[in-house]
Amino acid sequence: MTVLKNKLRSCRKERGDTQASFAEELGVSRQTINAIENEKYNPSLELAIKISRLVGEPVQEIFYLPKEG
Amino acid sequence: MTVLKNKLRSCRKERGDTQASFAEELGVSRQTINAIENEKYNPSLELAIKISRLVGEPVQEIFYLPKEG
DNA sequence: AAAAAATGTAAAACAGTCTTGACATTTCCG
DNA sequence: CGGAAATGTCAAGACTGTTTTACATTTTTT
Repeated sequence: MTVLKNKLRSCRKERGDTQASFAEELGVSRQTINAIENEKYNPSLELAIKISRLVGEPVQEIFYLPKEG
Repeated sequence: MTVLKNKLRSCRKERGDTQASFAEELGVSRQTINAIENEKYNPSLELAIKISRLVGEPVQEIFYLPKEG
């Protein structure tokens, strides 16, 4: 397993969301958003796609393998 | 949990791969590819991104929520 | 400086992802 | 037809993702 890099925190802040409000829009817990922002683990594919849709960026631009840019 | 729809089988066949050869290129087991093609469960985000990179299509075009096209 | 809001963190429980090994069925081709 | 290759499927086990509850720390606001 590899924990992916992500730019979730900046995507969320651009929306003016807190972790709690962002989590609520996605239907997940605040702790889940916190853990993903801090790269404790990867989201499920389903959650990643919901995040992508919410912030309007392709999945691969939000989450990427450490070796890639 | 929602099992996503996907067009993995056609993506794989376009490459002329068998489930076994496709799995090997991705570093996972043949059973994993079989289960995903048959929508038994979703791949991890990491695997979805590797698949996307291998077949050259964005994640969201390979895997999508049932309600979406 | 004090109160309130936001973020970090941890444990337990449960659901989901992936592996290996094994065997059955289907498809492809001499 | 007969054999080989490809696909389907199952079970057990290891590890990953998410929830809830609870509390500590940091940041923002008054």
